[in-house]
Amino acid sequence: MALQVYNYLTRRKEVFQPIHEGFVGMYVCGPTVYGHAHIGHAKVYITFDIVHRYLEYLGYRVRYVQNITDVGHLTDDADEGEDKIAQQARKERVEPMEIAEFYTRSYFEDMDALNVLRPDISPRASGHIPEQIELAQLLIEKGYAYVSNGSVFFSVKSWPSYGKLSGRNIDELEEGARIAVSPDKRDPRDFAVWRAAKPGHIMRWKSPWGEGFPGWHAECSVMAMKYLGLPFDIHGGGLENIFPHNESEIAQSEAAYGKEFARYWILNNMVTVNGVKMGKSLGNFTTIKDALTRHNPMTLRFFILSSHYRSTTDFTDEALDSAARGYERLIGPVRLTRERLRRAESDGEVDVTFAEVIRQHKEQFVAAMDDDFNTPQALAVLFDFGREVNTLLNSDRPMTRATLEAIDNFYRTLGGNVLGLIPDNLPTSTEGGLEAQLMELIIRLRAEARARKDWATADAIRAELARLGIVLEDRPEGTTWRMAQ
RNA sequence: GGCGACGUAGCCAAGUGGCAAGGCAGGGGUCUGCAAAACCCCGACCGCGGGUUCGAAUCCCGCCGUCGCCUCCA
Repeated sequence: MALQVYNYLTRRKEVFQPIHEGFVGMYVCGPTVYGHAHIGHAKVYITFDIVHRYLEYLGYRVRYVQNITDVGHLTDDADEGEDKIAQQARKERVEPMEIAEFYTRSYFEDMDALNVLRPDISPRASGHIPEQIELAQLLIEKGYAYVSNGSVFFSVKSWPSYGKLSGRNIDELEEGARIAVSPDKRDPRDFAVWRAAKPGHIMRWKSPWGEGFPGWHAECSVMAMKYLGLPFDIHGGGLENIFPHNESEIAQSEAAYGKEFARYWILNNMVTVNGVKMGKSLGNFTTIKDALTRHNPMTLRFFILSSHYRSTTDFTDEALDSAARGYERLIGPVRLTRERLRRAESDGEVDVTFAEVIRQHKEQFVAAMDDDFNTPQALAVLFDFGREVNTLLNSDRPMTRATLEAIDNFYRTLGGNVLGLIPDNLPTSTEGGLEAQLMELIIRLRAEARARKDWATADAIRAELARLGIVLEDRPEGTTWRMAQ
């Protein structure tokens, strides 16, 4: 068994083989920080968080680089294109860098909430202007780019393999081109590596060709190379950027440095709303912050992971409600296990039969993840395992502490470390706090009522608590409580 | 027009040559003072039409439908 990943470069699943033994370099296209992140962003970054986490689970040392685009991303490719950050700054009447900073913080806030581990390096495009100028210079020297009116354009027809990632034929590109062609381009298919700044353009830097700013694709090329070297293992991002962004990244990098760029291209499919793509321009997006006012972060994460990353995910509140119930079911046995662990259980070895159940499910889980990060399948394994755990813990079989710990460890490792779905401390199992002490008191008083067979009082307490979102469960070994979803 | 993806039970969603996972919802049952939770049982022959094969949801051809990229978008 070995990890297989679907590589967009070859359009096939391939056995993952890192360039350097035991080490993986991964670059993922990060957000352009001019607005709050939406569910579409959640899908990409959760996807690559899973890649990141699973590679580490397999024992690789991963260096994960994800850029922050704070300059160079224009509203369109025509001459009138305004920088997205600058445009937002104008609207909010602040400095462009305040916009970038504000939304960068917002982005990390959202990712932290979704339990997405931070990348190891989050380089800013604006912090790598000299490198991007150097890229443009190299391309000019080698004859792959030309200067025109203060801008530097990559000449697509000078690079025969242009189109290899997105499966596009260069000769056919021209016909379908709808873009307003910049008069500075020699060929409409060429793209900007460096752009001359118009008089009103705020974000500008000095360059050999006059004042300007980098093209959108340039940052990824130079930052990937700077922090990961060439070639590196994995390049990730959203499928909608396969062309022209990713395609151009490869072309200019391989042309400038004369080396292969990235080995494996892993791209995730989109989030849709009523079947159509969730996107900024369509205005049909839900921000993560907004979704989190209605749903738990783990529900959102569970929802994203319950479809494969290469499939589209249709977002609706109903789907999230059903995900919330599914998530509750997923963590039910975890909660049960941890409650049992809090009580002293007998010493002794791990139950032999159940040790085998654990081993089998772990094997199935790994097989699912090895198959191109099949998280829906991995979740199914977790559900199957949960059924086994529920059956075991609800039976009269004597339970050793070691068995419970083995179960808990399974969940902590696969559900927690790998999927990031099962926190080490479930939010409702707070011990010692005032809330927990009060609940203990209420449960004790209710137990007394039940002992007297005063069902009216007992039921009233349960109903009132339910109104407050607290669920009581009377089990043979005592009453437990938790917050409803 | 070019390139590409998808179409599996009421809904969501794995499977990609050998008798169709899992979740949500629903029905029946066990347990429970009642509930909740849990456990057990119940549902699809895989868009349509052909073809290849001993055998296809899974491969090939055609059709229908939905969507994506080709222009900013994770």
